[in-house]
Amino acid sequence: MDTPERNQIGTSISKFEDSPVFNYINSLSPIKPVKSVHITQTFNTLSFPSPPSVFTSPHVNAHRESRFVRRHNHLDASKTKVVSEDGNKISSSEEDSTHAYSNSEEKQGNSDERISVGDASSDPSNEQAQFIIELPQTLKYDCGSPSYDHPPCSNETSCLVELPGTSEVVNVHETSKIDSTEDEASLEGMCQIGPKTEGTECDWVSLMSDAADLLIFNSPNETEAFRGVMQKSLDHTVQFCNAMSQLPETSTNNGRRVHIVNPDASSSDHDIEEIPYQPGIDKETDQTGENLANVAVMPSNMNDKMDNELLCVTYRGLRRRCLDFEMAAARRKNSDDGSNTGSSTSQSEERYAANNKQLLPTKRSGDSQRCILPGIGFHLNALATLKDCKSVKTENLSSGRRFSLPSSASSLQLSTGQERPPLSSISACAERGLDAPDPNNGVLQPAEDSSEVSAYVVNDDFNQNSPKKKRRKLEPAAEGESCKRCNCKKSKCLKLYCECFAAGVYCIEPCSCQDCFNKPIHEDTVLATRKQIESRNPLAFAPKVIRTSDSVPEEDPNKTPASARHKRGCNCKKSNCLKKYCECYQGGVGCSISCRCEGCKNAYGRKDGSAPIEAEHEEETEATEKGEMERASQKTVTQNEEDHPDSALPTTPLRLSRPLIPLPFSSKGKPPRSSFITTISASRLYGSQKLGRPNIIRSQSNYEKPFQSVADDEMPEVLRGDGSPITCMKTSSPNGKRISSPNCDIGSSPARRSGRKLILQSIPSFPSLTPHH
DNA sequence: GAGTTTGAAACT
DNA sequence: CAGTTTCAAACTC
Repeated sequence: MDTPERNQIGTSISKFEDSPVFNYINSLSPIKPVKSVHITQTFNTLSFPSPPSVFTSPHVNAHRESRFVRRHNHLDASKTKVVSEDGNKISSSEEDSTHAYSNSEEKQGNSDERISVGDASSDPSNEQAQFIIELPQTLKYDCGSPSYDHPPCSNETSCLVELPGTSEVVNVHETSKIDSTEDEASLEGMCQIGPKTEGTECDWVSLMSDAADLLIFNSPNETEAFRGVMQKSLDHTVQFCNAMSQLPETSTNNGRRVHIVNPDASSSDHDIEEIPYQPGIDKETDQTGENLANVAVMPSNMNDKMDNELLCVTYRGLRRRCLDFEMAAARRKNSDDGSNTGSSTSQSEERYAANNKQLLPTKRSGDSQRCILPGIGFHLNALATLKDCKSVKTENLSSGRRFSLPSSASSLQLSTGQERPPLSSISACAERGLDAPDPNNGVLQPAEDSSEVSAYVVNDDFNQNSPKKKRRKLEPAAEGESCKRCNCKKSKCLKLYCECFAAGVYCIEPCSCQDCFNKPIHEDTVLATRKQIESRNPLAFAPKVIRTSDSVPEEDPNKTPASARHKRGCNCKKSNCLKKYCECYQGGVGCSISCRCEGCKNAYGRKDGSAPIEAEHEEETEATEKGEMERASQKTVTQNEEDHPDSALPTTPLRLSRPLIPLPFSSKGKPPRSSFITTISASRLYGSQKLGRPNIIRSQSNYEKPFQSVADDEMPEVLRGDGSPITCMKTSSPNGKRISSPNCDIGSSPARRSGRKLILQSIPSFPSLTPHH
């Protein structure tokens, strides 16, 4: 779009735009105007819950379209029109991949501009490959994008193509359908669904992400390879699903994988929930491969209960809910940033109002604000989620507020890099936010970044689709676990005491709060309060549990402590860190040096570093003593860590979102140190895989996984600079022209290149990429 | 469901 | 920065 985003994207985009190829393409695609429309709608959709799918964010839509379009383009010229601009890119490599690309249009325009990407291009046509790459990214984003409303399809093809009745979907739909029919093969390839998926249903999310990846491959060879990989991944996913099914939570042990959705797609309400990471599962996944992309697990029961609830298992247990928040933030940001936002935001707000809980609306005013909003809640949520995680599954199913975004998938990847949080923890809060009646609300603003958008979109879509879900959720949630509900009586839900507020979500019906100001109606108040709190402590809304570098998955309880830690550490004196009073325990992480707890017996890891569970008995007393001892000695260390921790700490969503804007770190505050060890890789992954803004993704991932450390500002910046996914997203934005952000896609920006490479590296699981190379 | 315990958040 | 108060979740009965 013309939006600032582009500007951000950088010259590269402009180059592309300027490039004759672009012009040519644009001229070719009649769709553009439509896109613009979509875009606006999309934003709206973000803000508006009602016609979720329809309003998918422009970006998303575009992306979707692009995907579908691509095919269409290839397949049908007319259809391609629909895709239009995007369509240019559209030529999806995947499918027909090569064939499609063969399409004159794309090739024509694109080829010229394309920069050889290193990727997978085993293919002779580097140009195409590049091109493809871009597309895929866009697609990915798209997938993640709101456009994603698409209800999960029972059928692979359907998944891709069919969307819920929503109007937005419609566009995609048509195109997609066409594609699907025509390009089923391609779709299959994307989904890999094919035969493999037992359920036949594929995880749309995974599919999306995968598809995106697939798209990347222009060459047939790549495509095939990719498919192979995908299949493998599917297998893994299946295993994963099985594991998931085993999980008690998933009552549905049937666990069928996948997909999302409910056929009821008509209901449009699809809530995707992320399944909290579970150790057992993790192991499998780990073993199998990191690659396990996102899998949505639908318990059969769940299906019955919920129309559309999905459990999206993100790659590494990343939580999508977080993402949602992020997305919401992103949305907000977008709204703020984007011209689009204006209407959308208002709409979104309205939604919020309508919905009980929503993500807190970020102020649109500044980027900073935007940034802020997003990040904040997550962390807390994460913690909360941990608590609720188990419940979450069910809840999610029911409520469906949460959405797993494709983007999230990307995030997942990122997370994967980081590793799953030991605990399944998914931020319940985030969920909540999602759960909140109007997921859409959360979305508020159109995301500037396509990635964000996508995420939002997804949420939105789901949300939008699922006002019902929300309600549903609420119900289930109400059951107990549901996402957090607060019971504030004196704080007016404007303090961190309030879980909802802390999580960055509005209070909703299930809440038993009194005199609650944490509602859309009081948005201003909420925002102001947040600012105040942040001014006091920039990390106030940051995730409490940070995943340190490579924490080993839950598998090693011992390791756990190291892997994930509570940012500030607990201060337990009587609970011995064995109850939820302890934030560390609650977060499923071991206590660390930074903890000032007494008699630490944290099952996840003692402050001492002693083995978690077992040793505890012995040392209880010791622990206390040692604890003190350690304290003294450690304090020094702790402080250091604390300071550092931030670095290690997952960047708050804010950061992520805000990177541009320097947060005002309160004197106290530790300036957020953004960078985390793992971060980089994650960001890379993220960026590489999915256009979605790395930031968001990260944040999501982080959120999803409380444990994960998120790369903060640095990563995003890097990405940005390089053509961070975000930029890409932006480029992809509504205009669609940008879809392939030149920067992103094209090797022109090292970042992109790196991005892909990163992806490959980071995500071992995606074999597809590597093979080609 | 009411009451108690607990520790974070907020305040001084 | 430390101490105290406030608060709401977690927990118990």
